[in-house]
Amino acid sequence: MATHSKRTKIEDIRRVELIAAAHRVFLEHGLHGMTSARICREAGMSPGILAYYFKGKDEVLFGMVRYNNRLLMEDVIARLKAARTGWERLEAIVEGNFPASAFTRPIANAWLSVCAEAGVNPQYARLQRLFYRRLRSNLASVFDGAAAESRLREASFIIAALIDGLWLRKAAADDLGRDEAISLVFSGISSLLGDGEERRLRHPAV
Amino acid sequence: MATHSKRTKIEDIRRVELIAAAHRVFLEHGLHGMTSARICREAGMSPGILAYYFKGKDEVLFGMVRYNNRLLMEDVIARLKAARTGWERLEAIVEGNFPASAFTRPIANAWLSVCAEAGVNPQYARLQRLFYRRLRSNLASVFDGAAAESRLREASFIIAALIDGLWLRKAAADDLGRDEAISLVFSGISSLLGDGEERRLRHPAV
DNA sequence: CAGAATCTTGTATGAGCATACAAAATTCTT
DNA sequence: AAGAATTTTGTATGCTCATACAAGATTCTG
Repeated sequence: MATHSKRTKIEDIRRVELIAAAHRVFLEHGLHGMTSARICREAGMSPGILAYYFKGKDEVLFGMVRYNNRLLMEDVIARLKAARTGWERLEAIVEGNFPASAFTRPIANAWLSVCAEAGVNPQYARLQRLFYRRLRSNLASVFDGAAAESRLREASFIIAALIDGLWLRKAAADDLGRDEAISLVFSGISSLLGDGEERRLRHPAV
Repeated sequence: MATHSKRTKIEDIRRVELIAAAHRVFLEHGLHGMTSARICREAGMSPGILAYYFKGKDEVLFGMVRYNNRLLMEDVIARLKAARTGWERLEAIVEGNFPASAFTRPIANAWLSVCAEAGVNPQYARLQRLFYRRLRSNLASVFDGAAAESRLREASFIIAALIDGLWLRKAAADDLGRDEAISLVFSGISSLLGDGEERRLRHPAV
C-alpha cells in the first residue's frame, strides 16, 4: 500500500530514538535505574509511548544492548581492517575494549549491571556469550601465528579475563585511567608471550 | 536488669539465623532475588519477623555481606599464618580467592550482583573497597620481597584484576573449573615474575 | 497460676514499576 | 476541508516488594 513506506519510516525513527534514549539512561543510571518512564522522558516523549512501539520493556532493552555492542564493535572492526601487523591488530582489539572517553565509572557500572542481569535472564546471557566469543576469537586469531599452540588458549583466556577485571576494578575503585589500563594489558601480554613471539607479532606479515 | 542477658541471647540467635538464611538465599538467588519474604521462609519464620529484629532490609544485607567476607577471610588468614615460604603465602591468597566448592556459577553471579549494586549504593561501595584493599595489600606484601619495586604495583594490580576477571567469566560462561582458574592465575604470576623472582619466593625465608 | 514481658504471626499499607487503554492530537487521503 | 488512519498523551490497573502494626502465642516472674 502507499502508506507503507511512510509508516515504516516514522516507526523506525521512533524506535531508534527510544533505543538511543534508553542507551543514554542506561549509561547514566545502570540497568536497574533504566525505567520505562525515564526512557520516555529522556526521549522527550510521553510515558505511554513505549508500549506503542515496543511489545514490552525487554524489547527496548535487547535493542539497546545490541545498539551498544554495535557501537563498540564498529570501532574494533575498522581498526582491525587497517592493521598491517599482528601487533597492530592486537592494539585494535585491546584499545577497542577501552573505548576512548568511555572508560568511566558510570559506564563500567552500567556494563557490570548487564553482566549481573545476565546471570538471571537467559536472553541476556545469550547476548553476553556472543560478545565474549567474539573477543576471545579475535584475540586467539592474533596469537595464532605467534604463540605455541598450547599457550594459545591459555593466553587469550588470561588476557580476556584481565580486561574484564580492569573494568570491574574501574567500577569498584575508579583508581586507574584508560591509558594505565591499556598499558597494564600490554604489560600482561608481553609477559605471557616470549620475546620471540612478541617480535614475530611486530613483523608486518599479518 | 535480670532479663537482659536472656533477651540479648535470643536476639543474637535470631539475628544470626536470619543473616545466615539471607546468605543462603543470596548465594542461590543473587542480590535481586533476596527478598524479605524469601529470607524469612528460608529461616523457617514468619514474614514479619525481619522488622522485629532489624531496622530494615539494609541492615540484614550489610550483616550478610560482612558475614560472607568474614567466612572468606578466615580461610585466607588461617592459611597465611601456616605458610612458611612466600610462595605458600601466595597460594593461600590465590586459593582463598577461589574457595573450594564455591567456584560456582550461582555464587559468581551473586558476587557480581553485589559489585553492580556497589555502583549505586555508597554503603556497598565502602564494603567492597575494604575487601579489595585487603586483597591487594596481601598480594603486594608477598611480592614485596621478591619483585622489583617498579613491578610491584603493576603485578599486584594485574593479578587482582585477573582473579576478578576469572570470576566474571565463571558467571558469564561457566566454562572453567576451580583448578583451571587457579592454574591460570599462577600461570599469569609466573609470567609476570622473572625466574629469579619466582625462585626467591619459593625459598623458605618469608 | 496470673499477669507481664517478650516473641511471633499474619495481614494491611503504600511505594515503585510495567503495561494496557481510552481519548486527544496530528497527519494523511481524496 | 471532511473523514480516516496514525501517532501521542495521560492515566488506570495490577503486580511485587518493604515495612508497619495489631493481635495471638510463648516464656518469664512473683
